[in-house]
Amino acid sequence: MADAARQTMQSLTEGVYLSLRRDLLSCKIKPGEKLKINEIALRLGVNASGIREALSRLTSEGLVAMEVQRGFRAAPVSITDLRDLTKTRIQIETLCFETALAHGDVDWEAHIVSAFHKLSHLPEFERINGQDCVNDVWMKAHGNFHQALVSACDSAWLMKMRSSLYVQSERYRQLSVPFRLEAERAPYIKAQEDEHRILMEAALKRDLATITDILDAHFGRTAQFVEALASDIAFLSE
Amino acid sequence: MADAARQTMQSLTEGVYLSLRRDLLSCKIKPGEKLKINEIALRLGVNASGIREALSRLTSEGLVAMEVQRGFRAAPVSITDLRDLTKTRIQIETLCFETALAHGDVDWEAHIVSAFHKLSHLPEFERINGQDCVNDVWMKAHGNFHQALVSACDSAWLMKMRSSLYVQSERYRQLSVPFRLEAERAPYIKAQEDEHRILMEAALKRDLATITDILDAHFGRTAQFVEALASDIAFLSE
DNA sequence: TCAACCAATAAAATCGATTTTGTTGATCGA
DNA sequence: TCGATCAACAAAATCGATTTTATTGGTTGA
Repeated sequence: MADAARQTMQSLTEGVYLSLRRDLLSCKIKPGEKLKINEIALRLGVNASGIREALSRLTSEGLVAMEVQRGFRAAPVSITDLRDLTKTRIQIETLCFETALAHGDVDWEAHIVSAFHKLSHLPEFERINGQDCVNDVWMKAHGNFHQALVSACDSAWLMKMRSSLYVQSERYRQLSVPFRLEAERAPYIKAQEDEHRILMEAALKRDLATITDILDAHFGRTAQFVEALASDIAFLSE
Repeated sequence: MADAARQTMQSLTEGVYLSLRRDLLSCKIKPGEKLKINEIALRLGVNASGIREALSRLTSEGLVAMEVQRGFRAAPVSITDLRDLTKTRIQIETLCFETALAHGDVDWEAHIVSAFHKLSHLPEFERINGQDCVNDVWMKAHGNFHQALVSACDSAWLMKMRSSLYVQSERYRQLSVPFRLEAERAPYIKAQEDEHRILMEAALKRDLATITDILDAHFGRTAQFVEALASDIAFLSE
């Protein structure tokens, strides 16, 4: 890791930060899990101070929780939080759409069409040695598509808010992945894909009303899915 | 400092964080100013790793900017950013008000009335050895009043967004303080106080339309004030 | 039996020193 | 005169070790 970071990353701490962030978002590090500084330092082959620095940043981002003199743990998740998060996401994303629709030009439209095309040719899931995982490439493309839709929004602050909420919700999405059964999955995927197309078309037509409706359903889906699994997910409280 | 922190704070790093945050918000540390780790460590009498940790947190909060291998500096300010910030603040705060008005009960109303009363009996400015400063107590009371208005909002995420935007705008407000002349000040203060009263009354009457109008004017004031001073403030770019 | 105490351990917080990287300013040759 | 080169310096990044603080598990005495 130290070597990998020295080559690809600009600094070791940056590498630690990205590495932890990835594991947190994919729920490889489970919500509520203790994050022992020395253990991580040993595992990644870097000094403890870099770990502290990375964890502090992640704390500000809401992915890690800190208790003074008691260290760090992965930020907890809860149904209450997920509901609030989803509702807030819809509100903020709607604000982004309002300006994006007003400012969007033909480049923006092209950007959306392109991102949709890429997304629609990727499978959401893949099997890695028997385990069901979200396809990383799909995840990225999915993020890019939603980003493209609002990319004509000219408010850096609004986009920053949007981005931090998006990250949070990705974490919840990952949470539900191992519990999604093959059989139950198909209709969800179908609905999702349909919604992506409708979102694209509504954006091109500057149809905010339709967009708001679909956002409700689209963002709500993950929330409902996770809620339905609440009893199966050990660390998910009310 | 080390001793002060050991007594009042839970940890040295926490103390460093709060100390730097205060100086950043009051613009005692000027936007764009270099933040040398060793210098700060020496000045506050603590180790460099704690400084790095605090600065990393402040970076995530948008009060500090970091460049890899080039260290930290106070986050820059610009008129463009201020305009965006103000607009976004109004949007988010409006969302907060919507739920606050819907959920607010008599306790909430009492909270507002109380916060207003305290605020209205404090002077905004004070003179500290010949220098014009914003009165710290007023600042706190002002923050509390605005917080009280939306305190019945039940969305933790929305309130978190609101809070980080509020902090940012406080920084801009401080920026304009040394340039506010005694003579020009009175009408502004009067207008502000009137707006506070109108906000309170509109909140009690659940009158969202009036609130939105006043927010526009109230938040816009600082922005206009700073913009008018743009040429006088060295580090304020377009 | 059980709460209060204490020692041993584990972990967090902090430190001082070292290594790495960027910056500055002087020197050289064209 | 000007750009390139490089040494000396300053600052950031990293490290290994120490100090401080929580936690745990066992012992004592009521």
